[in-house]
Amino acid sequence: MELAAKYSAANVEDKWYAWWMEHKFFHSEPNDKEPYTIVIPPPNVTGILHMGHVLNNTLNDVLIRKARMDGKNACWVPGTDHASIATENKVVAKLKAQGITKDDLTREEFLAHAWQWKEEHGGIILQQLRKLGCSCDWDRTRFTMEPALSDAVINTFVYFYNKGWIYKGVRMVNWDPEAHTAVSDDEVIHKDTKSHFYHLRYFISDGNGAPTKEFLTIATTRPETIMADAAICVNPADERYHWLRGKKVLIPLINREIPVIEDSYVEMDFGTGCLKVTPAHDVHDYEIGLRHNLPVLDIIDEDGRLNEKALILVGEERFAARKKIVRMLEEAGNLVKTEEYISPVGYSERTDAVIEPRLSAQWFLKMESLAKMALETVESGRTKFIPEKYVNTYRHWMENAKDWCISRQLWWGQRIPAYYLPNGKYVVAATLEEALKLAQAIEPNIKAEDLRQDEDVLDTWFSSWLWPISVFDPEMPGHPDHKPNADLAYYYPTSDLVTGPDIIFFWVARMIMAGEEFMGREPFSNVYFTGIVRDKLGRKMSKTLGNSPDPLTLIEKYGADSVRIGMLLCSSAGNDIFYDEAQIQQGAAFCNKIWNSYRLVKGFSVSKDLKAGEAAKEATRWFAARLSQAVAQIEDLYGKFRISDALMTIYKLFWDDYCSWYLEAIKPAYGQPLDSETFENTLYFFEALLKLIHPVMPFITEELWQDIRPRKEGESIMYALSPKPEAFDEAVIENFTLAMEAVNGVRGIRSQRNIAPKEVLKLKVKAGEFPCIPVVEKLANVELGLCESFDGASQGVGFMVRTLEMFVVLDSLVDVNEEIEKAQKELEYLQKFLNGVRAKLSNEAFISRAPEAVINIERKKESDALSKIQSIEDKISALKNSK
RNA sequence: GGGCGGUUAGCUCAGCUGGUUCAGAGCACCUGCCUUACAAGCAGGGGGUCACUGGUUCGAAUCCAGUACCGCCCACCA
Repeated sequence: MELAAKYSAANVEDKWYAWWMEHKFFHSEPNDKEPYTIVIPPPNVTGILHMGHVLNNTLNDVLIRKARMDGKNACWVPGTDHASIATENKVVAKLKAQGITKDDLTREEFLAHAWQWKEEHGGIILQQLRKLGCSCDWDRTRFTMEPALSDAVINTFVYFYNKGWIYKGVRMVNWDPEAHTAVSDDEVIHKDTKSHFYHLRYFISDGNGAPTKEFLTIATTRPETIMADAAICVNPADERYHWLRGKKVLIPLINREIPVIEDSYVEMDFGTGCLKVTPAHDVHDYEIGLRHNLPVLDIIDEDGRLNEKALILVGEERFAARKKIVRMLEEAGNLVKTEEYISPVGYSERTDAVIEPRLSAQWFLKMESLAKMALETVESGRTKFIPEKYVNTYRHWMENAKDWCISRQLWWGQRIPAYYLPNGKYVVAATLEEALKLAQAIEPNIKAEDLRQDEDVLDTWFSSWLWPISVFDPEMPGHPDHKPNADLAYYYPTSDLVTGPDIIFFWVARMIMAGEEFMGREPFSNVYFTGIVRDKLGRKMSKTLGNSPDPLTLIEKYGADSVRIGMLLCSSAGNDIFYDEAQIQQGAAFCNKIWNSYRLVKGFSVSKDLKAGEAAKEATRWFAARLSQAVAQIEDLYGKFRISDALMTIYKLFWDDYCSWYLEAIKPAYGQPLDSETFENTLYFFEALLKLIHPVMPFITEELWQDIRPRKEGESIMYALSPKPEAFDEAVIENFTLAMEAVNGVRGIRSQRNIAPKEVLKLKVKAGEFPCIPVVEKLANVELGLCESFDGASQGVGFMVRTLEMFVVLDSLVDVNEEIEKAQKELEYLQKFLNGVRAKLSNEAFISRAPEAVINIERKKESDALSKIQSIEDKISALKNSK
């Protein structure tokens, strides 16, 4: 292969991805190896790839590729989530654009549209993941609403119903009037919203429904709900209002009589201290209503419009009604004043509609036992959270978990398997046939067509919580006695889960619950929480801000490898990621570095007759040790999920150690060949490095690994075993490091004095021996001489490497006075340092209380400083004598 | 309002159960180099009172308390 001077990802990436697919390298089947399993956090079927996906899936892919190269049977199961609300919204929007409203369609017709939409768009994000290089087992691709997984969901529902944990109840729910569904508390976002605080006058009734002159004033933000008022409530301790005891007041405009009640929920110093109680339209009011047995009057319909029970403004939308009723109240003399007011208002996460607290019949799953179990899983460490801080958040939530409202008033999703008899009773069964049997036990003559299935579907999370189980064996959930199939038995529990902390409760906690309930154990060993990807100003990526780059454009521009490493370099666990395109440029620069180092290696002409030179031998010995050392560090970092640190270690190992030191040290003089032994070692090291980098940069590493030497048909770096930590000699590294410091010293002098690298210099080292002399001579371009003492110090520029004194011979260029001055400055510094150390050593308390080792370190510092001081003093006097 | 976490170089972060010559890394910056692998490069260099205040200790970036600011989660006074 002829290598271009610049690396071009475009020519490489698609080729290798296709090749990997062709050879089914991503596919896993149970075997006798240790499994390593990841299930993808299934992206919404409607989704397109954004930077958050890039980060998450790159991490997943790094872990899975690493495991594969560690010899494990790695399986990454991909798939998508049907995302009931989000998808239904998109389909509704699309139909709307065609002039069709949901009401025009039957359930079946609508679902046909939705499935069609899913077929058209559902695969997009999975295709995009291929561009990123994700090594998912595509043969195992799952969809949360495919028939088998839907069955699992239904079975699970029946299971919990029969267990008595699912119940139907009328509750105040968060109603999304736009999506026409209840949403869970977690899907409500509270935002401070500007509104008004209306002070309204309610007249006291004379007992016959006519107003007296007396009145009280309440303050409300929602005047359009006064027609649903059931009482006025004051705090029993509020003496201002004791005169109201036993009285009734009249609701303005409609003159309905309601009682005044007392409840300590009311804050005396907030508003007027009088609260209008509207049980149907406020959660707290509902609870007060329950306590005081108040009637519930629901005046807002599912569209957010006032209904006939409101008596006035019937059919008006709630916000329009608010404006109108304010005017009416003003005209009627009931409006005392209007204040500007900012208060938190709940918005639907999916549609951004203002949430309407609404009473409705919903299905609930009891959380108490499940939450307890799932908390124990994490507390016991069977599932670890990285970073650990999320355990606190998790605990707090689990200890306060409310029952889970699992019904949604939508069509796109798994329909609740409850079947109503004409008499209003219902039965729960997985199929109509079974439901019929149950129904006939109640009413023997009933027929299938008499049964009416519940209209609602289940919350999306009620299917995705089964994901780590159902992707392998959809028969399992709902049937804990079922014998797990071979896949589930082998792959469960999965190994690691990578996801965002925003779905810790929606998804992670619930997967743990389902795992414990159906499998009797945790669904994964580790959960690695990524941060949120933000722009470099710290703002969340969003469509409206336009600060969210399109990952595919970036991949096209820089290559997937660059995008992957660019994202990872700056992402420590749990911290938000401040995305900057410069990071990806850094990734691209690294690709280019790898590429060019390969060009150098590949370009060596090799001679079998040559023996390895001394410098090459030393460099080889050193790099072998250094590699082992780094591999051990990298393994350790991976084990702690410190991915970006592991990466940086590899990055520096390659760039600094391999390229800047090793290759420069073995590089033959221009036009000269390299001995074959060194060449082979160089290739060996290069391959080891490629293997270390492969999990992060799969494409370029495959490209070069394939080129470096002939490979067998179907052999891929993907399955090459990654370098394992081996024992190494610390002294080898230590010695070479000393040599490096000497080289750096000389280079520093060259740089300060503008001496060309080409000019050969003489380096004197005051020592009996010095390691790696050939390396120093080659890389610093010096002739190195050892000597016991310096006589002609005036002819050189000195520097220290640890306690060794060195100097570069520079007869013509030395300014003696300048050298003396420099030496004196250094002497001063050392004196101060020495004084500090001695102060410590002469401190009785220190000597008596500090551990021996620490004291010894201080003694060593003292003696080192003394010897350095001695050297410098000698040097200064030599310099002075030479004047 | 309750809880959790943070504050270390211009930026992003590492510094684990106090003690190596401990104040670090990458990027950015400055200087000099197109030295035949790479200017997406090479070599050299500058830069931080570790948020603040007090305490514990022989010794504090590290432990404790308080203050300020930032972030996240939960709740939501109508």
